[in-house]
Amino acid sequence: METGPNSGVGDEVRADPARPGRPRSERARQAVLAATRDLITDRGLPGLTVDDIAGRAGVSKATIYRWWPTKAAILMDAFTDLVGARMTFPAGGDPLGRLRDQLGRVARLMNDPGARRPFVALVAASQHDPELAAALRDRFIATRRDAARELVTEAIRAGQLAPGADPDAVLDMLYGALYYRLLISGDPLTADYPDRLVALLGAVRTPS
Amino acid sequence: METGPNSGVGDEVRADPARPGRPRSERARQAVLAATRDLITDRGLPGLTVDDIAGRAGVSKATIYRWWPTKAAILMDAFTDLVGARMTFPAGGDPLGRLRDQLGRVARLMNDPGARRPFVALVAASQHDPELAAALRDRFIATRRDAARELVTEAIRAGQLAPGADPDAVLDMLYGALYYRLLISGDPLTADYPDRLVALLGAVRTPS
Amino acid sequence: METGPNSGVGDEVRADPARPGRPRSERARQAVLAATRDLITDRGLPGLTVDDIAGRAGVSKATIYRWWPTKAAILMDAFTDLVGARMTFPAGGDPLGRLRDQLGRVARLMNDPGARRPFVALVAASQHDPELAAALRDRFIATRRDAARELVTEAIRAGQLAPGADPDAVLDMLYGALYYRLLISGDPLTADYPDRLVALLGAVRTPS
Amino acid sequence: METGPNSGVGDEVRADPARPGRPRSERARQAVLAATRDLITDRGLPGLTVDDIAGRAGVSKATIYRWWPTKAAILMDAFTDLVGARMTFPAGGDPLGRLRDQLGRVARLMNDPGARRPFVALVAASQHDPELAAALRDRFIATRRDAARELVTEAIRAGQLAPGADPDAVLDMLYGALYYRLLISGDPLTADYPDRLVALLGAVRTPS
DNA sequence: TACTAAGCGAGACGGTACGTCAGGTCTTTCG
DNA sequence: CGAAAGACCTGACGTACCGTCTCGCTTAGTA
Repeated sequence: METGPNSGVGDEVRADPARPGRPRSERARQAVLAATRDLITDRGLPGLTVDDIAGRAGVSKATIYRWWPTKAAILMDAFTDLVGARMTFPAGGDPLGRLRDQLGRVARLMNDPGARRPFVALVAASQHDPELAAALRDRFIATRRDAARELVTEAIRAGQLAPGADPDAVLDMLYGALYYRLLISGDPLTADYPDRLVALLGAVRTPS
Repeated sequence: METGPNSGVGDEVRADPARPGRPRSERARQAVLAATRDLITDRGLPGLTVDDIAGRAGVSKATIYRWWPTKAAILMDAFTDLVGARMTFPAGGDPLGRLRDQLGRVARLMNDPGARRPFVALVAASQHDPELAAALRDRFIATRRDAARELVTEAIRAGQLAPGADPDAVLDMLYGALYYRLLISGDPLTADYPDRLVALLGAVRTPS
Repeated sequence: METGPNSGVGDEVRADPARPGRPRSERARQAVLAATRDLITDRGLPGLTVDDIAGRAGVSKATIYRWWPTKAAILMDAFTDLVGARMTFPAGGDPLGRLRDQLGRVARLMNDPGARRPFVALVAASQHDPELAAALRDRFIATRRDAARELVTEAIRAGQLAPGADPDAVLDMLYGALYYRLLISGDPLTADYPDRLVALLGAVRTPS
Repeated sequence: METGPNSGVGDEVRADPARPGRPRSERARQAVLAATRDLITDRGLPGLTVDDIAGRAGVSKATIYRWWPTKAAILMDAFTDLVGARMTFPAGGDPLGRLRDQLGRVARLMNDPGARRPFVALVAASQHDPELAAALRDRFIATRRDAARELVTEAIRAGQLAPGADPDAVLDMLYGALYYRLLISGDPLTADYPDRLVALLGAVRTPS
């Protein structure tokens, strides 16, 4: 998904070499992202209009369309900006414990309305927008998933999980359960829910 | 969700008592649902227009709006009509085997484009449409889920699953894994995938 | 210029055979034309916006664009509606007198702000819009011009104008003088101005 | 109309004493006027964009707006630059002959696309731009018109025109005929057309 | 040799109007 | 009285130009 030159987190495309012309307004960029976060509701992407974003941000529609190709791209950036920092991976402890911590972070994210609303909107929109789906995977899911797979492998090696377990299937089940509650059942993601999931899996033993 | 008088599967609301006036055209109803199934694509609900449905069905928009309140309701009916029959619950065998069979049916449904496209569109749309979300749960998910919970309980009783397991968490993980692949990762739902999931869980034993 | 089905004066395209569907709203049509006449100013066509017309007429833009392809077409219809009636050709009298009367009518039209403003706007716009130019000629100028040419020919036959005079050049000069004051010099078109023009030409005699 | 400091023909505002700062770029000025002449088409002023002028001239929009307040002012300068020289008034001969020569020059101007296009665009734009209208009269029409009025007066004195003729009405008719063909009828301005106009008027005699 | 002043190209900015599109509602006529 | 046809209002869309604004660079006169 093309989300604009400066859309990423740490990639300042034209920080350096003093290109000619008026530089991009960081103020405008931030105002657009903030307005988007303010305006996203449970109505999702369709309930968000570019005109409203422009109006609240004090920015012209032309400026928005200059830097973001679609509403979804704006929301993607707004979400990434918001979430990026707080989703660093947990450090110490045994593999399964760290995996549980990571699940807990994701669950807390899904519980915070400020994050849940844009996230759900993005997941919903990505169902009919392949570019957005790819961007969501690349910029939010993939890295965490890769790290988590590493933890599962370690856990297997450490005997915390059954030796023959398929790490991807394990992760599908753990994260899938969270997404299932978020998107399908609407059941609450209580604080102990990640623990219960991991406990269920951690108990796996190949029958002797 | 209000999906119109005749929205259900077998409920002909005014079959009988010869009310005055021209009766509702069953032909029109079928044409609308067929057109909807034909026109739904990976572009989802936003890629489906009522005008197009009306045009392809040879039906006027007014007729559509007389019987369905929204596009989503039409698609809901179209999907229910399509799926209802083939999702009867499997009968014989041990509890875990029957659960695996049921997972397999859901996975096959998710693999068939004719069913996957409307289903994904409905799930996506239900993220910002509480009525649709409720309708989807009531008419597609809940009954199957209840039956599945019964199977899990039986499996625990039968010693196929750990005694302390939380049936809801178990189901969240199993179905969640399917939904995760369908909606998030896009990884294929191979024929053996349900087996692998159940195997992973079936191996659960409380550590002695 | 395509100015919409019912754009002409007396051509009711679909008055007759009871076509299916909701009939075109005559109320909307009149409201658009009236709003256009109200909103046209000395700022010309660029000073007139379709949004404003829609707003004042209580009509949607979509409806406007359904029936008129451009702003100019709307104004053309508004002008034709307004002017059509009052520009019937004068009847009795000698040829030169009737020509003078006709010039007088045109001059009065050019003096009436309600007519002058749309007319000047149309002439200006027609300079960079060939379709509009053709429509203006066909629907406002041509018929009158043909009748006037007939009068000049009669006047020549009657000895009121020089035998060798080129009728087209004569008309170019008479009408051209009016347009010159309207468009170029801005000098007033006084009531006696047409008389003075005709007098000047009526005095033409080939030198004996 | 305010057409910028150096917009006129002979008024070099800052010819004088070496003001501080970088002097205005004559290259830029010429490039803008040339680009404007190149880009003006039968689409008129609305078909000409400042961005395009800037692009083709290799000049920034800011520079353009520093020296010209509007598109029309640019075109006005471009036209004046182009036409100024070749429209000097004819010298020798009898008054009516010189008037005919002058009409011929104007007609040739109106036939040359390079001049006609900007001229028509200016006349059209001046219909809803009073400043432009005034500038057009002052800088292109007035002087010629004054000289022509002098010729008509001479012609009357010399017996080439009727003694009682109103010079202004005569000029309105002669020039009006040219403008009528240019702006309204679109009929060609043939080489002999001015002759025919003058002949028609030159034949005027008060009936004995 | 600096320093100051203004013009310059590049290009982003806020704003306004454009013409289009889909959603729902309505008003006809026909069956 | 249901249904097809199709016109209607609403509101958001994405685009195009406008005229303004920052940049950093260039080109002169002045110190």
